[in-house]
Amino acid sequence: MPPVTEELQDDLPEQMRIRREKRDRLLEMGQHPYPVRLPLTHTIAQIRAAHEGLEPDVTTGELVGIAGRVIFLRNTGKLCFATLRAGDGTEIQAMVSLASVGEEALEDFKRLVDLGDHLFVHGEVITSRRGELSVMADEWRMASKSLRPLPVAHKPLSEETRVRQRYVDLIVRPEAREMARIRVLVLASIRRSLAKRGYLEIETPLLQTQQGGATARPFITHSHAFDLDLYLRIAPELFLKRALVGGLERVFEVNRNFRNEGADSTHSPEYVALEFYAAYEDYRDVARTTREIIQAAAVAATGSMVVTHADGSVHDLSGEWPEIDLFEAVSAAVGRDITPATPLEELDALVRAAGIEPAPTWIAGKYVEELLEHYVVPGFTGPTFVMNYPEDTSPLTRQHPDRPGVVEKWDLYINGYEQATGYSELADPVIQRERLVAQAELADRGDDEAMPVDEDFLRALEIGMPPAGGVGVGVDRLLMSLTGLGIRETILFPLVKPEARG
RNA sequence: GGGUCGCUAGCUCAAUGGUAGAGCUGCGGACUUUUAAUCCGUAGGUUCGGGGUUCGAGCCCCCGGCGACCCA
Repeated sequence: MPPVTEELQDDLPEQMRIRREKRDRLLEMGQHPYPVRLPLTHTIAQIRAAHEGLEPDVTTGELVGIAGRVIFLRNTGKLCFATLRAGDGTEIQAMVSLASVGEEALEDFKRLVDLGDHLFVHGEVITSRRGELSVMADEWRMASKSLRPLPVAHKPLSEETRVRQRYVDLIVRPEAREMARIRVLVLASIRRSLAKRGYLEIETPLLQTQQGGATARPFITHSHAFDLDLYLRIAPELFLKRALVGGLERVFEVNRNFRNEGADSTHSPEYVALEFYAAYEDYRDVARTTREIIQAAAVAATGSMVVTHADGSVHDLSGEWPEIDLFEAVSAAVGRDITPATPLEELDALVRAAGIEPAPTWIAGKYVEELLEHYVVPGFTGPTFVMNYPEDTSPLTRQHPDRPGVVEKWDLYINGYEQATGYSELADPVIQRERLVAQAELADRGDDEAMPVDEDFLRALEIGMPPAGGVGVGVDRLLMSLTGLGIRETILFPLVKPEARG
């Protein structure tokens, strides 16, 4: 709780105190600083659209009532200019002159209106002598008085302030507003792409009675009504597969996953994941679909499959994407043949030689994946599918038909990080049970990411799941791939630790 | 989890261990066509918190908080 003294006017910084006094003054004048309703007749966008290309210094005779946030303010004695911006980013200039509103209203305007206020203006649509489309006010009213000064518009906000006070970031930085819109375009594009292919969007539980569908540490919460610990889901996979069993043969879900792990520029504890599953398809079929979804999203968000990042670099997502074989690539990188049968001691030595300290819970497949990340991934120049993963780290995946210890799984890398993963789904309930039991043994040995045996999921598989391919795509990471920004820029309100109070 | 760097006015940043400053913002004044308006004047500080060293700490040391980057 903030100390009570912060609410006392004497302790407020000067600029905040002055704005509060202006709020009080408005009330004294009988003008509400936060009116419920205003006589709006048009949006700023409507006025701009109707009067595009007007000559300088003309009047239209059209009377309008508009509102927007004051983002620039220029007072020149008997004529004041305020640039108003609406929520859609459109802007228009309001002019308040001695001749049009009279001395009292002009003086009040100069005395009471600040940068950041929401302002209502009624008047005639005109253009200024310099050609700026404007509303010449015959009346102005406060629409909402801003009590805190906005940051200076011409200096970039510190990264921490941008994240902590996104509402301010959105006001002063066009790129922040743009990201909010790009996210919507990408999500709409994903849904269009899948709907077009006959996929049904379904919603599965975020609160689960046991974790599953991925290997990660979960957040745990508690239901008082059921007196039961619940897990915020780490993945929707096991429920989407239940839907496949039930005969919903093409399903997808776009929703939040929660992972109780660290946060950095590519990881967020809560993130949006797309998962989709198609009966009678395999991992290669869904890889193609994944590429097409991402390419369509790139076009929807940026207009092109060749995207330009914030740092100016250009990334081509068009065409087919190369596939490399995981074990072949790692073998080539370390200069000796690596297979699922390579002894753990040998892998351990290779990993240590790469300067990586293995964790005690690591199994053979984990070592191979670490070698991939260390030696192979940094060499990728564009989107790349890494094919055919170790079986022991992929407990939900169908085995490769003629390569023991290998499963039909791929990871898609874009810009050096994992963007999506897909596989031919394991449908055999007997093998699935063996894999989950092995996972449970890992959990018993102290691996808090390993998944437990989900008996209801196994019962569903025993009913019979059609052959299927499935994919998970990190949506926040997709936005990163399209814009080159960090994950905290793609998420509107990322988790931040509370600010210290001195 | 480890290391490095940072935290100073509303915002962005300065300041050999020796009187805490600038720009923008704000406030007062001038200006009826401005576009980050301009001009004149002026105010604004718990230097993230706590402890220590010192005649003297924004600066040095210790503990803690928050953040960024790198590593695991």
